[in-house]
Amino acid sequence: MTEPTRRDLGGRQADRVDALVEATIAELRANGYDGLTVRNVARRANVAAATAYSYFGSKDHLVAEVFWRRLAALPTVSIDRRGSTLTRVSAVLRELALLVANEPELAAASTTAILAADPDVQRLRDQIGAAFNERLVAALGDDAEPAVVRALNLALAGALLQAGMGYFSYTQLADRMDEVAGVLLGANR
Amino acid sequence: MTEPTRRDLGGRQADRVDALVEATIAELRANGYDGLTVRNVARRANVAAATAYSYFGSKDHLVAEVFWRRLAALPTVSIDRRGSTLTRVSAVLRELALLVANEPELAAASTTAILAADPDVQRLRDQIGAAFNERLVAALGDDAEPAVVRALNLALAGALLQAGMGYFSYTQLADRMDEVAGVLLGANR
DNA sequence: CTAGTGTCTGGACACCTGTCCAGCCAATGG
DNA sequence: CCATTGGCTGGACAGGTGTCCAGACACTAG
Repeated sequence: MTEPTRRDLGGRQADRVDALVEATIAELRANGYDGLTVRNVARRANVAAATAYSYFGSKDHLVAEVFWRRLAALPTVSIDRRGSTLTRVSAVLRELALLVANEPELAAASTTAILAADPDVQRLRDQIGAAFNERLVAALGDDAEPAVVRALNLALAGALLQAGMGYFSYTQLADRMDEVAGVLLGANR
Repeated sequence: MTEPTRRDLGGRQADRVDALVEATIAELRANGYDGLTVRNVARRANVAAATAYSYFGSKDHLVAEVFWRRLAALPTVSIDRRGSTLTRVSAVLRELALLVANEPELAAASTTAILAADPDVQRLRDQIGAAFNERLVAALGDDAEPAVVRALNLALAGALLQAGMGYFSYTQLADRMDEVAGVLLGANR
């Protein structure tokens, strides 16, 4: 295999990828998004720059991967049938909102990174969007109105964006989304 | 005045700024966002790179300015009291959605540019957000529920984002926002 | 033990970015 | 008519980005 392909982790190369991801988090905490450089991350992970680039094509790819891993690590939505739909949706939204809430640097970086044009990032973005949608649908139940699902997805995207831009905190984000869910679900139920 | 200040257009320097803005549009049409460079725009506008930089600190600033000018050029919302609230909101949303709809390059570029960290862009972003909100409020009327206004703003931000990312076209965007507005306004009226 | 294979390294590369500054030029005011 | 002044020029600058490659290295198989 001449080309590293950057996708299927060979197994023991996963270690290198893990090291890079860890180093990204450390670097973000230490120097923030602006100070983040593929080369810096590589150095911190004791890896040559060229090697890092063979796994991650850009700093945004690194950060997006961090976010994706956190999201993927979330446990599956538990469908607590006793609570109301709104309660479940609230819980899911809160969970998503707080993924990066207590690490401001990471939060801001994620927002920016996920929007990058880089095709590697685009792949992750699609995955992230799908995961968001999946969790929303799980919370809403099978009988959810498609229009409500779409509206919630849009609002969530908008809210994450605005939080990332600093218009409000990620904690407030959760409250805002609660409000949106309340209005939307109050509508047809 | 030693520092150009980049803000108040002296009057006859506005011509240079205009030339740069025009050149940005032309350059976008010709070479797309990737090909866009402050230096390229400067060349096209027959201006030295250093001069261009004295007015616009980054390519994103250029593009954001283009978007802002379009938005600012929109006529004020006419409050047609005969139509329903939903009709008015729909009209406003459609107007905003279609600002850049027929120029794909510009649309994609705007989305990316407006999200940039550049402080000059941030200023414009705030203005743009305010203008969006203002138009929504005007369409909704004074008695609008604040929660609904916030929800619409979030959804609009999310929709513009997703359209910019290529998940759907700006024309579809208008339809999606209609749907959201329908659900939200159907709720408490 | 040795050959083979695939990965990692370090350094060079071309290109882009935003900033700086000495000198030029055109308009204004005396 | 000159002197002054402020903006513009063009070219150089230090940094950063992503790519490339020849050679070093470490496993694995024979």
